[in-house]
Amino acid sequence: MRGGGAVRSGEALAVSQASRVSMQEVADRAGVALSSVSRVVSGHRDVSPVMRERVLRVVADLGYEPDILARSLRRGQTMTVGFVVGNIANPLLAEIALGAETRLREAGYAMLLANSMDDPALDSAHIRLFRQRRVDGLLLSLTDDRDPDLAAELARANVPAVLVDRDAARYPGVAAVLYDHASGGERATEALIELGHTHLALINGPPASRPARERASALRRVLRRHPEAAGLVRSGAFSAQHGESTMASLLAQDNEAVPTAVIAGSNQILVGVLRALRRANVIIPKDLSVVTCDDQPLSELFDPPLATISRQPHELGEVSAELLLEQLNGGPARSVVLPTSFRPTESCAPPRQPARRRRGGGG
Amino acid sequence: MRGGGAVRSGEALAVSQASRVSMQEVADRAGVALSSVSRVVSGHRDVSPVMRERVLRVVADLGYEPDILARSLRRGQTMTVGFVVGNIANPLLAEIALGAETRLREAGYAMLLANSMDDPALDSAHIRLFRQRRVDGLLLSLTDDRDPDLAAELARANVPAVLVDRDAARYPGVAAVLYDHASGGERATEALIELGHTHLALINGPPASRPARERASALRRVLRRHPEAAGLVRSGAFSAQHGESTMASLLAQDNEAVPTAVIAGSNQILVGVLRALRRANVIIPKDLSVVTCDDQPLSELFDPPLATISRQPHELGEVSAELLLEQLNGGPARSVVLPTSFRPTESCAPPRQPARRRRGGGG
DNA sequence: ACCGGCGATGGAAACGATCTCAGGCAGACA
DNA sequence: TGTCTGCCTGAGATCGTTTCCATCGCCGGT
Repeated sequence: MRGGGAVRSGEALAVSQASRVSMQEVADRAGVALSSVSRVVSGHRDVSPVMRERVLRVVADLGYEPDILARSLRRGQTMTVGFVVGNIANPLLAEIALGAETRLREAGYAMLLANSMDDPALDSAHIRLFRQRRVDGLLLSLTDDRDPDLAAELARANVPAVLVDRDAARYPGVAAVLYDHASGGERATEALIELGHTHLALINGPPASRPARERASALRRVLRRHPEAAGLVRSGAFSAQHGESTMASLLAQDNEAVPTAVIAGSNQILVGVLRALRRANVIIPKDLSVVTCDDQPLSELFDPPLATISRQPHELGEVSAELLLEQLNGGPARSVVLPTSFRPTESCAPPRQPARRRRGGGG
Repeated sequence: MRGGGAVRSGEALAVSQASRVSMQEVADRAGVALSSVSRVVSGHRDVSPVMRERVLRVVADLGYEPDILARSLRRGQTMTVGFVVGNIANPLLAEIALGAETRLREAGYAMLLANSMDDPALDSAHIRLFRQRRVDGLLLSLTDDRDPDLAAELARANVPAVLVDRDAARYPGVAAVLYDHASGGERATEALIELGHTHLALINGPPASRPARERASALRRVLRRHPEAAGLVRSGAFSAQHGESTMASLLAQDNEAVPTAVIAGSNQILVGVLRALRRANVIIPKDLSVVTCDDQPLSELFDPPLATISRQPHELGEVSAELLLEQLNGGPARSVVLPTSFRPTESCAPPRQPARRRRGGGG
């Protein structure tokens, strides 16, 4: 019975029979020592041309492939990097992951991916697991960059790490790639004030996240320079729900307190904000000016296109990988700051008058 | 000099000194055999309570952690799964990856991620690399599910694999999770025809991709039942550029040939389509009815909200992982089909008259 | 002709775990 | 009290590499 099936292609035979061929088998078949095969395969040291060819022929014949696991154990490096990410379904993080993975692969590294679902405990757990898997380095987009447990886990890992748009202050010797959220945020705030807005609102992410912190302080800094304007910051999750409920509550205030311009701290938040606006029949930019933060190619598709505090996530990923590679090659933990910019559009306009809708057609 | 720095926390001392402690050291320190430590740590067999406690105490003292690499080498399984994905920046794939990673992690597996950038050669390369890394299983969202090289690579890998929304016909013994794109596609097509549309267009992805193939045949099937209507399919990349140029060329036709309803084969394509429409001052749904395919939470934010042929990518990811786990646990390669649905909105309306714009304010 | 040096090769010890196998010791039963 | 059974424990082989070390042959120098 066994082996009775029709064999479609001849060459596949040898391969499909042997489930896995080891270096020893290659050595035996070639009549050389195991160590010589290793030297040829890993191209490490002086090997005579005749030996090289002899071994390579058998390698090809048997379809030998090195076992990276065994190699890693012996060499003490796995050529693997762990990426801990809040939620890969976040388009921004996905783009970062893409940039990083691409660069790491070029350098011969593979990337382990773990989602921590915005749970700091999972962040720590993943770092621990990655450590046990002996990753050579870590890329971390942490939920809370001030978590002390995490600092301990990270220190124990004792491998190079790069924080991705997270504050590295608590993690000595750890590199970071940071966006200069302040510059984009300040420019956006100033643009709105120049348009005449005096009631600004920032519907923000959680203070545990650096981007949220930076944007909030940028807003406050600008407002301090402009006593004629006032602004408020509403912190919460990077979620549509936070955006929606916060926007709704802002609209439900006394007329003169309703902001005339709002900055959404992420695309997720934006989604909620837009939902609330639609329900309340608020028209952009007639009734409210809107700025969003994540630069998705989608923002230009709205009508009007949305003004955006933008960044290049793909570049962020690449730079993160680059910094990690530098450390993996023995370099120091260098940090980098990438710029953000403000792209104004017709979604921002001068305020017409203190809002006076909110009992419109909606629910 | 060395060690002269202030030590912040006492307990961190022991840990940070020893870069890595092995099972042998635990055994020595506990005065027991290496194999006994192994039994305790892996909780494998009968160990006396006194032995257990003695070992665990030393484990805690030294901060011992098992080396998964060595364990994998010995056990012959790495508890690692490789996920080959076209482009993780595609929100649909990211959501799938999230679902899969979550489920796999629950089962103790880690996930290696590789982007093949819509290049079949990279698909093969990644499978080969994953094989050398001895992954226990593969999740594959292939660029071209009809690539023969790939079938060979896959056969050599000799591990369970699950195709993610890709045709498994060429890969004997490989499981697949498939969307029933036909049902959603047919329902959408029928809905448009019922509204009175007779000129339909499907701006589609590449025929190498199963979803694109399925939707095209669904459209054709429905048209065959409705001789009064005609439709055309334009294949191309899943890209905004394809969507934009194709939509523009459709609009540039003779008036009576311009479709009155268009289905975008992906969100990327939709982006291009909307760009072209805006440039040509085409109003949805007055001038053109639009349906899109990927179910992003964003579609509801357009004005009007876009009708969608929708699916649950998170569920797809979970199910893919589940099927892979079944095989990893010795089960058969089972395949599953998930439903798709059509969600109509005001972006679809009866056609007013053969299009008569196209010299509007645009470019 | 002898010896030092060098390049290529083979043998064997790691890397850090798992797991089989054999032996020791205690309890039970006759 | 002797023997058998059965649970624990320890020793050692093993997974597939890399890499150190010793060896061997060859060449040039004197």
